[in-house]
Amino acid sequence: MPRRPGPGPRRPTIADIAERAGVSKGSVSYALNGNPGLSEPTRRRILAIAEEAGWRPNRAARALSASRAGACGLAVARPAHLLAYDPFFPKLISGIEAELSARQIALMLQMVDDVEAEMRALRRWWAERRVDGVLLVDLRVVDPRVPVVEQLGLPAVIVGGPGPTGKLPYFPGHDTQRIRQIVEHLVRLGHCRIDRVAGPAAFAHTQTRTRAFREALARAGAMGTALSTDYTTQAAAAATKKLVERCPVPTAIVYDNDMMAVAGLGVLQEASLAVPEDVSIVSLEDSILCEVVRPSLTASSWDVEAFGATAAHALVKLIDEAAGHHGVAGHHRVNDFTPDAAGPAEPTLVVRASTGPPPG
Amino acid sequence: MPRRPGPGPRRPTIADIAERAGVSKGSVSYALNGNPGLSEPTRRRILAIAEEAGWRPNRAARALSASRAGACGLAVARPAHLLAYDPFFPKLISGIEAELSARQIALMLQMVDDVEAEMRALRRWWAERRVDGVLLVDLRVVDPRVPVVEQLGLPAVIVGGPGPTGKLPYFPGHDTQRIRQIVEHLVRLGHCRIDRVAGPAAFAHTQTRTRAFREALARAGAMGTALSTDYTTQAAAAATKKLVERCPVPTAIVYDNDMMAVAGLGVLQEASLAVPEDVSIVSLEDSILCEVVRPSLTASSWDVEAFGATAAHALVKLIDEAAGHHGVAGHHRVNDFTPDAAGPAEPTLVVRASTGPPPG
DNA sequence: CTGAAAGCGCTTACAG
DNA sequence: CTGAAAGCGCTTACAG
Repeated sequence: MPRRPGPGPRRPTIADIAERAGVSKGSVSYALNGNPGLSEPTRRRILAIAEEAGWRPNRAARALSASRAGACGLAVARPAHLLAYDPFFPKLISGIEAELSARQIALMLQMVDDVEAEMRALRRWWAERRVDGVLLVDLRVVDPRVPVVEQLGLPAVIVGGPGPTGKLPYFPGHDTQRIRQIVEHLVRLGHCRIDRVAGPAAFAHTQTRTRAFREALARAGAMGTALSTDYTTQAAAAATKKLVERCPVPTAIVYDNDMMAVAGLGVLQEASLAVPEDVSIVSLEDSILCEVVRPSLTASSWDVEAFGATAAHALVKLIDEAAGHHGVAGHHRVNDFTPDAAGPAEPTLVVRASTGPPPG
Repeated sequence: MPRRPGPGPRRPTIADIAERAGVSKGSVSYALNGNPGLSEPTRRRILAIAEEAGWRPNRAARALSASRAGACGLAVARPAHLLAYDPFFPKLISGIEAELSARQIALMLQMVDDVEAEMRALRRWWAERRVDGVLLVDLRVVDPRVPVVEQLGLPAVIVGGPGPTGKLPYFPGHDTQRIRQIVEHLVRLGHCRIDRVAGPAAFAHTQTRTRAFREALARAGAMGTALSTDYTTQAAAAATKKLVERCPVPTAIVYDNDMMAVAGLGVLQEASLAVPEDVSIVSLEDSILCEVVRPSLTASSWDVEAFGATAAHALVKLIDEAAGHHGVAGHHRVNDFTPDAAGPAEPTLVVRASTGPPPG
C-alpha cells in the first residue's frame, strides 16, 4: 500500500500543511475552501503556508470526496476531415475552454463518428463520474441525446439549439437574425431570386435557418430555395452546379459556411460566371478564409467565442444548482437565459467583394 | 458524510458487485483488472455480474488509489483566431484522441495565450494529478517547457519535434522529406529561383524546414530565401508583396501552410501575376482548401491523424513504463521510436493547378 | 485461490 | 472557533 513516490518533486498534501500549521486536516480544508468556522488569523496562516508550499488539491481526492469531477465534457460527432475545415469549432472550443479554465474546470474533448458513439461517450462519462456536465452541439431535429442526459440526470446545455427541447438550457446562434440580415442585404441590392446551399437537414439549426430564410424571402417578396448538403465541399459544389443549371440562374447564393462558399465560388468561376457581376455569394459564417479568397466573401460575422463562453457559463451554473439542490430528484430548471442573446456582440454582415447588384 | 444521492440512476460500486457475487471487494477489483489470483469460474461470475449491473469504475476513486489520472493533457499556445484556420490541429487532435479513447484515456485540452501560460497549465496539471502525461506541440528552438516537464518528472512526448531535446521522445512531422519533395518538383519543372513564406522562426520545425529548404536548393543548384511570418494571413500577404517586388520576381513560392498560400494567391492575383503561368505556388500543408480554391493548390499531403495517434501511443507507453519502474528516480528513456517514421503513410506531393513551368 | 484491511487525499457533518 | 473521525470507491500488498 505504500505509494510509490514516483519521479519528480513531491506534492504536498493537506496533511503536510496541517502539520506545519499545527492544526487538523479539517481546518486546512476549511481554510482552503473558504468555509466559515475558522478565525481570520488561523485562516491566513494556513493559506500562507499552503501558498508557500505550492499546495494544489489532488483533483482525484477532491472529486472522490466531493462527488465532483471538476470537468465538463464536449463530444463532437462530426468526422475529423469536416471539423478540420470549419473555423466554427476551434472558436467555440476556445470560448468554452476559456470560461471553464478560469474556474479551474477542465474540458474533456472527444471526437466521435456519430450520435450513437456520442451517447456511449456521454453514458461512460456519467458512469465513471468523469464529468459534472456536458455541452451538446449540433442538436438534431429529433435528438436522442436529450432524453439520455435527462434520464441520467447529467447537467447539460445545448449549444446552438433552436429552442426549448425538453428542459435543457439552450443557446441559439443568432441564426434567424443572421439569415435575415443576409437576405435584406441582397434584396436591397436588387436581388429577387436568392438560393441557399444549406447544411444537413437533420440539424436543428439548419431547420431554424431554413425557416428564417423562407420568412425573410416572403417578407421581401423574393423567391428562392434551399438545398441541403452534408457540409462537404463536394456536396456544396454539386448543389451549386444544380443551381446554375436552373433557368433562370439565381442571381445570389447563400452558403451555410465559408468552406462551402469557397467551393461554390470555384464552381461558378469554372462555369464562367463572374462573382459578383453575374452571381452574388454570401457565407453564413465569417472567417479569415472569406477575407483571403478573391473575390473576398461577404459574410455574417458573430462572436463565436463569446457564444461558447456563455454556454459554458450556463453549464457551470447548472452544475452548481444541481449540487445545491442535493438530493432533489427534480431536474434542471427551464431555460432562464435570454434566447438569441448569446454573446455581447450582435452579429453583423461584413460586406466584401462577392455581393453586388444583380445583372441586367 | 452520507452522500447526496443526486438525480438520475444509481451507479453500482464494487461493493455492490462484491455483495451480489458473495466475494470481497478485493476479489472484484482483481477480476475487473484481470489480475491473477482468482479462479476462472469466480472471475467469470464476477465479470458477468458487473457487466449486468452496468458497473464502470469511478475514475476519481481509481485515480486516487492507483495514482493514475487516466488522462493526458494537450495545451496549445496559439491564439484561437490562428488555430481556427489551421486544419492541422483538428486533424492532430482527432488522431491523438482516437488513440487515447481506445484505451479509455481522456484528453484534457487547454488553449493558452503563450508558452508561459502553457507552463502554468502543465504545472497545475501535474500538481493536481490531473494528467498522467502531456503532449508538447510547436516545440520552440529554445523551449522552456522541456526542462519543466523533466524537472517535474511528468511523462511527455514532443509532437513534431525536430530531433533530440533532452531525453523526451519526439516525432518529427516529415518536414525534411516534404520540403525536399516540393523543391524537387519545382526544380523538375524548371524553376531555379524558389522563395518561401515560412512560419515563426522560433518554432523548431520552422528551423528544420528552413535547413531542409536550403539543402534541397543547394543540391539542385537553385536559389531562394525564406521569409518568416507569424502564420497570419496579413504577414503572408506582406511577405508575398515583398517577394514580388524583388527583381527578378521569384518564379515559385512555397508557403508553410495552406491559409498563407491562399493569402499569397490573392496578392499575386491583385498584382496581375498569373498562377502558375507567372508564379507557381505550393503549400506545405494539404487540405480541402487547397482543392477548392482556383487555381487549386499543389500541396504536400501527409497523414496527420496517424501522426497524432503515433505520438499518443508513445506517450501511453512512456506512462506505463514510468509506472512500471515505480520509485526509480531515473527518467524516461531516450527516444526509442524511429524518427521520421511518424505514420504508416509516407508524405506525398499532390500536384494540382498552381504549379507549372516558369515563364520564358 | 481468497479475504480482511490499510491506504490514496480530500470533504464534511458532528462533537467539543 | 477547532479537532477527531468517517467516508468517498477504488487498489494492493499481506495473511491465510
